[in-house]
Amino acid sequence: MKFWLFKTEPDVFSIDDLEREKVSFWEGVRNYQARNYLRDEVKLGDLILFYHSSTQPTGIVGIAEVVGEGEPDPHQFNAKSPYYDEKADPNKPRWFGVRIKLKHRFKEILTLETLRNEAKLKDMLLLKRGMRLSIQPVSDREFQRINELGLR
DNA sequence: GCCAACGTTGGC
DNA sequence: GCCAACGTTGGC
Repeated sequence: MKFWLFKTEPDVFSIDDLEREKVSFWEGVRNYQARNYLRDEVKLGDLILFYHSSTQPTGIVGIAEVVGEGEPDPHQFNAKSPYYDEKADPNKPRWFGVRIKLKHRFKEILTLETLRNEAKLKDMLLLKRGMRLSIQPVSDREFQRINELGLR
């Protein structure tokens, strides 16, 4: 089993939305590195740190679980969608998403500041300068530590 | 709203 | 294939 961190702007899609929808399709990723993870590496049962970005404060708000592996993101073919990609070919889809569901919420947001102050997390990708990838791999140890912090 | 850092595009 | 120009991300 692998671990991931998914970033989302809560104004667009928040953990409240995730809780309400039961199962959600992770749509709209338009970056090739993130696409490769979604298409090839995110597998059933993998666990996800759910991260709220561009909000106050930013941080991890809970854990989600992968319930459906990579499939083409239908929005790429919809001219009315903000995620439309005119170069996407239905016979050779360019963008992919996965299905996820909420596993549990943290008692309170684990802020970016808290994460930065954790010695055990100093090598986390998220904390690296200039890191803006929206789908990031997370190590087993990092995940376990964050889950501990989130549940206490 | 600023702007550093990064990704993508397209002319050559 | 290089790289300048442009667009986006996302913390602050």
